[in-house]
Amino acid sequence: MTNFSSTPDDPLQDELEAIERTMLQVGWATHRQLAHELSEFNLTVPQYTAMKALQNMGDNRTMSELADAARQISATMTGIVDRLVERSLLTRQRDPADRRSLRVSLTDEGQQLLNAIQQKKRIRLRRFLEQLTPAERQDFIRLLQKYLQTVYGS
Amino acid sequence: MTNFSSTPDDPLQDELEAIERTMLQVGWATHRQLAHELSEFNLTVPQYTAMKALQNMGDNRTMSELADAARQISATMTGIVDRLVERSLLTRQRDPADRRSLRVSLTDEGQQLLNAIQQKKRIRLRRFLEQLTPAERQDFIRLLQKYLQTVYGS
DNA sequence: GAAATATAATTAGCGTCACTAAATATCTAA
DNA sequence: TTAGATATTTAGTGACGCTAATTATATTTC
Repeated sequence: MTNFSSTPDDPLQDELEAIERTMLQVGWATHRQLAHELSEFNLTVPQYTAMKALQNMGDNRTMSELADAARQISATMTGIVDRLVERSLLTRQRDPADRRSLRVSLTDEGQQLLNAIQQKKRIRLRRFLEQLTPAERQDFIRLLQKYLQTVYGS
Repeated sequence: MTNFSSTPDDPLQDELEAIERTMLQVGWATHRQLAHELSEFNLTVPQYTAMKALQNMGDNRTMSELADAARQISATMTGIVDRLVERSLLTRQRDPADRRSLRVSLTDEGQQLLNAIQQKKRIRLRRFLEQLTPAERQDFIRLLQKYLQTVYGS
């Protein structure tokens, strides 16, 4: 039932369990903490994720592109963008070249909101980074990116 | 507006941005991927998180303890546990010693479901671990735990 | 170029979260 | 024993996140 130690035929067993448990906690804690911090700005996590995805990709993306980047299906993204457009954080307009598509962009107001949020989030993160050596910081970034790529292929 | 390099008075600037961006992606990707994997078992992420929290803490916890561990408020946990009890994955019964409290436990069926999910999730994670050296694996676990503790205090 | 097919996005409808405020039951202390 | 504290649930609201169906526009095929 419970595993008390590595089995001879699987030396990774303990590490697998440790990473699994820790990543679940990191993922969930990050999610909940982020939701809490964003509530001050009246933003939800999916809304923020969509805005950040747009920021990373650059403006003028179709709904499909945005949905893919934010790991959503279009139907869900419609509602998320609806609410952000309503608040003037995004714009959404027909693409003249293909009138089926809609092009989404961050407004200045949206950009400013992202900047304000970034400021706030940094304080906590800085405390963490300051505890690490420069080599550890580099390792951490590298390992996280490798994790992202290997485990989720992105 | 955008930062192109470290400013002299803030050597952590670039690393802050890299970790911030990567952790957001890791957190969100983990969340969405987990939701996807769990859908096969008809479980949601909050439901799974609650079950894992209970597994980590051990059985016979109060709703408040469970809510704290799963980073929820009681009102939300009520609904989550409702649905898990409905499916016989958890039990919830009055504490005779303090009849205000309810004690929650995993059923055998719940335990088995967690095991089945674990099996599935491991495949992907193993591929990642195999790419790392033993030292890197240890570092990664250690850094993640430090991150969790420093950034979210848990 | 008209009909059939494909693509982009939205709408409708349902279940689950996540929150706040209020209610209920039980316990503890003055 | 009554006043306050604690554990939990209920009610009500908004946002996801999904599937299936719909609308509008492009593209392909005969």
